Amino acid sequence: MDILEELRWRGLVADSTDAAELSRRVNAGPLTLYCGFDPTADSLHVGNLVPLLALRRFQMMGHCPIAVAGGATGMIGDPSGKSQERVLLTPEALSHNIACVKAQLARLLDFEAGANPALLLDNAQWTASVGYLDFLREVGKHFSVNMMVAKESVRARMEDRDTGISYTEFSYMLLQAFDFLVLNRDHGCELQIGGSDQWGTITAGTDLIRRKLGRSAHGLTLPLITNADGTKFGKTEKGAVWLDARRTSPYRFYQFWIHTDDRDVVRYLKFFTFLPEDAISNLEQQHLKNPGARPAHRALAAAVTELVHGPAALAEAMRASDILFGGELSGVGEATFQDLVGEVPTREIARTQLDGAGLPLVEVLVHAGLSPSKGQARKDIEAGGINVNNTRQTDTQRVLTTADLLFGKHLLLRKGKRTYAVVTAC
RNA sequence: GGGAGGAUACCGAAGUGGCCAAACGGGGUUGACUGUAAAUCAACUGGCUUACGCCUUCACAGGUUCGAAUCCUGUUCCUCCCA
Repeated sequence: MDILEELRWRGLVADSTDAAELSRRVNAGPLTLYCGFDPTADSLHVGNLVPLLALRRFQMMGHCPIAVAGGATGMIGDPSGKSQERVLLTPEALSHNIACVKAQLARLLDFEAGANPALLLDNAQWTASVGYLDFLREVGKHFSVNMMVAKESVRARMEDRDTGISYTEFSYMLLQAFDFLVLNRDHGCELQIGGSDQWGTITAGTDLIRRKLGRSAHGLTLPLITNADGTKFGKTEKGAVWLDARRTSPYRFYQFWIHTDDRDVVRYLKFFTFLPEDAISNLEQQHLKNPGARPAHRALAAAVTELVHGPAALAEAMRASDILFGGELSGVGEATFQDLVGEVPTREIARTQLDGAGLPLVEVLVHAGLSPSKGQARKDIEAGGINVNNTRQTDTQRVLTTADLLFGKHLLLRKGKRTYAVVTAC
């Protein structure tokens, strides 16, 4: 099975340039391919995982991946799939973001692979020094505005008269095409991959290469990941799910995958793990036989968490999850409980506040971040959604004292079925 | 430059002097049922308060009135039509 067949059975091919020709090329020997990642934030999120893992999949089949951090394109803003003109990042924010994103890219690709090590580049390297006039003469001349306007990413914005599109974002396509040209020329890069919203800019690149260098290059897009219920993939109530542990803890990350809709879980195993076809269909069978045990969910969560955060963090996330969702909490000892501290969102509180009269539960809930305000905390209690040490609280007047501390030290708070927080007295 | 219409809570959208913290729908939170799933049903969904109630909100600033999201004046922004 070649890489294209591999991607195809996983459902990871949205579109590609001449499929027969591309397939001939991948079978002819290792090829170099690239994918760009724009530093719009100081961390990648789960959505970025799809193209990033695709690079890795190519690498595993012997091809050479290049991850490009968009130091240059990030200064412009990609209009694809955006309905609003973007606010430009400050140069400081941008360089901070690039450094962080680079570190994340570096963790998920193999730079030591003997014959086909991955490469990490920043497109500012070859773009920053090019003068405006040179760029217009060398690159701009090869683009027809008529063709650019016809591309979906631009057209959508042109049709929306409220927002429109700035000349800056309009130029994005040229910059990305220029990237592909440079990579093709200097690194023999023959293929660009990206999300399906990148189709227009990718083909702009292959066109430019044909015109400038007289060679053919390839493009392949990956599908947009959709949730079965129609919501946006990778978003929770608390916002995006990030790869950075400081933004999304490994425990939360693991839980995110555990919560996958049944209807999505097999697709996501294909999208987000390296598990082979038979392992996935085996999990699918198990899942269909006994969905309540959620074997597929567990495998998905474990695989992705390990990939992103490593085996140690995965073990901790699983241990915390087992303690909280594994059944009776009453038998949990102090040492086990200690595993939860820091995994589950944890806040500290001065022990003296619990002495004597104690502290109203509503205030503790706000402090722990489970309720946004005391009024809401009260409503949460009235709705029966608040548990302290796994006991439902029904009294909005409830006051917590040192007597409520587990092991003389911790409070285990829960809102709803699965949102936990620990408050530690010190 | 002229004319018409519009701006309401997280989003969409009612409301045209008191019964408006503001209908309804979506979203969100919680509960029941379950499997940390989905679907369904129910409650809640500006802040403070045990509650009576109080406070802040209907683009912004003033005004009329016992009383304004609703009327008047000015300002900002948007849409449409004419030039």
